[in-house]
Amino acid sequence: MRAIRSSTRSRDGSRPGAAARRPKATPVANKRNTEAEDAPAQLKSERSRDLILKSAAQLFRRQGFSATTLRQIAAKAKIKAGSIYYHFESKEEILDEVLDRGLRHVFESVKNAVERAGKVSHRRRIGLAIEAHLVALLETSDFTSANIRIYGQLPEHLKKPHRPLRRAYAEYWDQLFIDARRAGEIRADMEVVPLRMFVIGALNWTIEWFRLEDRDAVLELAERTELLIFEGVSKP
Amino acid sequence: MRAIRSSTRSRDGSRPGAAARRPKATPVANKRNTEAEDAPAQLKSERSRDLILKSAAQLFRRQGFSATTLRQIAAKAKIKAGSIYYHFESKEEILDEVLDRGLRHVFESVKNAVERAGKVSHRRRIGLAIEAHLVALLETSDFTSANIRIYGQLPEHLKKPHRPLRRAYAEYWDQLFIDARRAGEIRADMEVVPLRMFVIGALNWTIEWFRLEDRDAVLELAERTELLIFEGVSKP
Amino acid sequence: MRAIRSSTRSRDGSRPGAAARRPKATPVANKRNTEAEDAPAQLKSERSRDLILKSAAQLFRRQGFSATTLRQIAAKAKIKAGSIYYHFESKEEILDEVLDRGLRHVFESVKNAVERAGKVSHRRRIGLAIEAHLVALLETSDFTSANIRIYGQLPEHLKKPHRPLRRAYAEYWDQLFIDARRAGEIRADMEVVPLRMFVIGALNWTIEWFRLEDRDAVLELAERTELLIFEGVSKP
Amino acid sequence: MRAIRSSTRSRDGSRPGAAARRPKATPVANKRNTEAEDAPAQLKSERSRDLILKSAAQLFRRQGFSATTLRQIAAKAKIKAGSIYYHFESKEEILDEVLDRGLRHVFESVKNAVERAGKVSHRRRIGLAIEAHLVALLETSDFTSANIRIYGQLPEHLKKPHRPLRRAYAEYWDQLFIDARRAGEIRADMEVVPLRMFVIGALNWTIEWFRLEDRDAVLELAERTELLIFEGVSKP
DNA sequence: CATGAATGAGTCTTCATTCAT
DNA sequence: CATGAATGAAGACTCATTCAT
Repeated sequence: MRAIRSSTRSRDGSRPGAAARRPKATPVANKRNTEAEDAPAQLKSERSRDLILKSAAQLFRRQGFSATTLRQIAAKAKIKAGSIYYHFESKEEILDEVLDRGLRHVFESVKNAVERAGKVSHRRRIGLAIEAHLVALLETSDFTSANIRIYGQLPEHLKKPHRPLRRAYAEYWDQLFIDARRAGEIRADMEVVPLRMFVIGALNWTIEWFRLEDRDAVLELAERTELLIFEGVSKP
Repeated sequence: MRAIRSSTRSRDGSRPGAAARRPKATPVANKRNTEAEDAPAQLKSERSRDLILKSAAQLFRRQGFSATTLRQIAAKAKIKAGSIYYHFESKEEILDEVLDRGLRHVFESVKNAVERAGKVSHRRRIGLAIEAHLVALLETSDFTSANIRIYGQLPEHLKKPHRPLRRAYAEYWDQLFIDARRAGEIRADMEVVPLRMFVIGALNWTIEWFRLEDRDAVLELAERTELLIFEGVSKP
Repeated sequence: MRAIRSSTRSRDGSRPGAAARRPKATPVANKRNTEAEDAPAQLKSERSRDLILKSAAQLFRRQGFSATTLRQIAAKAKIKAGSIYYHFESKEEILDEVLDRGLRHVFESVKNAVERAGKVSHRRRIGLAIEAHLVALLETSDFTSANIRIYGQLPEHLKKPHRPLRRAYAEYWDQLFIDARRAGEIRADMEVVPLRMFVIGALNWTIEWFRLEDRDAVLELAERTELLIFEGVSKP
Repeated sequence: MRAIRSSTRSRDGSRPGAAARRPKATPVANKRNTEAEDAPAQLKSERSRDLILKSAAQLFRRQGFSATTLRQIAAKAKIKAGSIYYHFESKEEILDEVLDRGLRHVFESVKNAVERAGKVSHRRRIGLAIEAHLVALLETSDFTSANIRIYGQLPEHLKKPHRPLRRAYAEYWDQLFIDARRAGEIRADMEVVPLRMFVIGALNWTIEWFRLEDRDAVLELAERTELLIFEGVSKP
């Protein structure tokens, strides 16, 4: 599996230290989990950064980008607003990284789930993708849910750097469907792009209403969704 | 068909004229179109108000509520920012009315479409509802699309007044599905609430990607969606 | 008795009609009552003007000049804010006339009371002046109370035109005291200016606490005040 | 002597630091002077806060509350308008504290003066109270003069939190008079409340005309006032 | 005479950002 | 690394004022 590269624009430090020094766009392919990076030997700096990002993600997700203030983020991260600027150059940089992590996280999750499955039916592969997408969105990552929820309302210049990765993710799904169709598991007359829109749309919208209760709720939702997508609602 | 009542909180005019005077919650049941109110004898004031609302809806939809400034709204309505306050008491009041009009518009549209159909299969009824919802969302109403898109990120106190109408709309859909299931056109084991979530979710998400090109695009999308929902993607 | 001339600066109409046409600074010497000018044959215009002024006076008195908006004044006068400009050129012009009427009213009242008394002791004359001042302030004139209350906080350019009349009023009181002292009814070592400040101060401050209840309350207050001023609080 | 407690409503810091941190209602009983707090080790923040308050007090006093803009206050304190919000949550909060300090200052001054005097005649005690009140008002405290001058024109909700302390101050004076009357130094038929109104009114009104020139002017004024109140103006 | 509708200058307030400590 | 203190640009909102009708 290829590592997913960060799509974020590079910023060369106008600030002395900060931006330049830290290794922002580490390829994360070999990391098990993108988020729970409580590696024991993590620098204090690194921990603060992460906390800021996580706080930001939660707030962005709930309130949107522009309704979220740096003071809110700082409060949630238990620091003072000014301190954020040691770790980030601007609010937009935080957004950038939140978006990036978010998409990379689902992408990785889905890819991993599918690839780990090995030789299975295409429907099964798609089912796993659905599940992984939903889990990322609803259970494991505030980054992913923030991304999904706020991306559409951002101004062009903030969306732009994330297009390539988004495109790649879309194509990954398209490929799943193409493969399934070629194998005859999906009707031949089904166009892939609208299908992907429909499926991902139904998945993404869950953010708006789904409230995580017990562990299995997401899995059940995933199963239900797969069934719906493949069989439809009609009496068989 | 009963008119849909405005769910919005009433505001008693502390403002000069406007707020108090205009008949905000007019039942719109008998109007063909809620929005293109180019009634000939419309007061100047009424026209400004509408223009402001329409401008606001477009901007809210594109950028979200908090990223939209009154100056932007005013510019789009070709007036000065201060003048908005002749017609509205606050930015929130504008939001309120945008949300209200938006939901009432889809609701009316869907209801009308279904009721106009008369005696048809339940699948057909649902198909018509899907079409009406999509048309309202993607073609006819910036209010509806604004509502759908921004509602989820609003703070509690702004969402609250719109709950009842939202609930009513949800229940209307539920009833469509319940009827269809009772009639055997939908599988008996299909639970209605998740189904509605799934369907409306898929529809609503179209906002995020669908770009209106030609007249028929939405109708085609609607048809495709109906097929998908009823038959699923599997080879028959 | 000489009529008291308006001290207000004249404004030559930059506006077409309004300011120029109406007889603003009518000497009021021969009118019985400066305020209850409900003369039967009063023009509608004249009535509106008066109503605006009276409304303004009440509001100025209660809230001060700058906290009072033209819309509040208009509302109280049961017209719309824009209409005020038919009668006045600016908020300041209203203020000007309120102040002027207010001071002229007390001045007239006091003068009348004293002069009407004819040949009486100086103490009696001063007592009558006290009573008249208090009645004007607390009972009959919102103009007077507005004047007393807000004058001190106005910017220079608004106070200036009223200085002469204020000075004249002060001198009138001074004369009362001088006469009384010359006649031996006031101690010879008593300086007149501080005395006048003291007396008028005590009277004016009643605005801050006195709430008119029954008809006689003011008269009783006046009597008490006279006693206090002449005899002091000591045991005789 | 008991410290005078702040009557001001408490504000729990929604603001960053300031509001929450500072010990607003410090009992000041043992401080010599409430205002000239040039304590050597004062924090920068504390100094700014004080400067803002002092500037505000001066402007409020001269122009009233609503005519005073934050920009004016800021300019006088040599900062930018926005910076005020680091120290205060709103213009009203500034007012609140100005009023509070103002009243506490006179109250303390008067109390101290009277209590320091020890065993003296009641007339002497009242004389000292008069002097202390006048000194606070005219010489030492912009807070006190601001309070006295603007309180009456404030809207209810701004006056309300200060009622208890005002009441307490009034009662303190009442007690002085009651004691004097009981001791026979004031005529038995003299009612206390109107007397207090009269005396305090005469004192407070000095704000409107007294201009501090030399050091002794206030003391002389106080003496004169005491004489007037006790002996009246009549020939002995 | 009066009003409806609008304007622009100014108000309080917020917020991302800076920087000395 | 972090904070306290401040800034300036911008935001929502107010208000005296204008003027066509």
